[in-house]
Amino acid sequence: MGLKPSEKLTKKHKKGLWSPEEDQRLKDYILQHGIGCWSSVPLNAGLQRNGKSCRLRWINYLRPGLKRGMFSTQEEGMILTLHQTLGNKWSQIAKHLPGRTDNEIKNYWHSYLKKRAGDSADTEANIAKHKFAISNTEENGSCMNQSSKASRSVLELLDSGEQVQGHENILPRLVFADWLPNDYTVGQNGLSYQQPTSVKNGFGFTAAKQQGDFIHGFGFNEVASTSSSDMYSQDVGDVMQKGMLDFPLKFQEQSALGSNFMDYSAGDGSFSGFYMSNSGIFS
DNA sequence: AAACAGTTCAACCGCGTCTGG
DNA sequence: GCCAGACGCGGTTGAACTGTT
Repeated sequence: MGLKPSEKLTKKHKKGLWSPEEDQRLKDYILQHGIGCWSSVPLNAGLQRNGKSCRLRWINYLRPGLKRGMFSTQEEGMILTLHQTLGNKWSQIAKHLPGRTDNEIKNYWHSYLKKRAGDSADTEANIAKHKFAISNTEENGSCMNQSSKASRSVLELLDSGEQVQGHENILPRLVFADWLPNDYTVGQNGLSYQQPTSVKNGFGFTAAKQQGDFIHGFGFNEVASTSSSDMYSQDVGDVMQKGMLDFPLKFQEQSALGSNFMDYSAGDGSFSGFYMSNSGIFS
């Protein structure tokens, strides 16, 4: 009695939830080697997973820059609008919502938005209401700065290649959710890695307290004085106030340099010039 | 307190597309 | 042009969590 391909894989590869240790292995590997061939990642990283599973874990959970927590009203509006236009093209929708994954958006749609859209007979009116909610600068001061743009659809603006300021401002701000363990240190030569001397909770820290300590010690308001981070600190500050970040916060500051370069500052120092894409991080 | 129902979300699966040999 | 392997995407599943009775 033969096995289906998937059953063969099942025999060989571990399935189910990822343990913190597996996450750590994958993160360490990607940090040191970047993204190459996913099929070789589990082998090289010492994981008993298939490459597909590693890729998914990285993209949906471990990848730097991911936003976590609730979707904002602006994001909801974007999803509703984009879904109206694009349909179930979750990856396309996700491209317009930096820091959100297609999987996350898809889940959110099925959990919340589909019902809401279905419940309302006047879905169109709802969409219109949400349409470019992101442009409501009066409310949060972080979105569109030209009223002429407000009447245009998100897609029109995105397609036009214009920089949508509101869109820009909902960039994830690279809140590196439990991404850099304490074993990564920032020095004059940039990011360096030390083999962990002890296993903490698998992520290199204990969640709640250290997050609070870190945020406190980070001098958040001081960061706000830098030009590019004015809005950022406000945004994240708002988010923090609303309790939307319920994850260990290790890394707060970013500014986009060009398209993909992030300027990483860690309070007592900074480094820049590592390249990050949806699938990987490269120095 | 226990049982059940409903919800959420991480992960899996299968299929289509891309790419290199 | 064909084929195999890798990748990307959308649909689906099921474990964990939460709320209700």
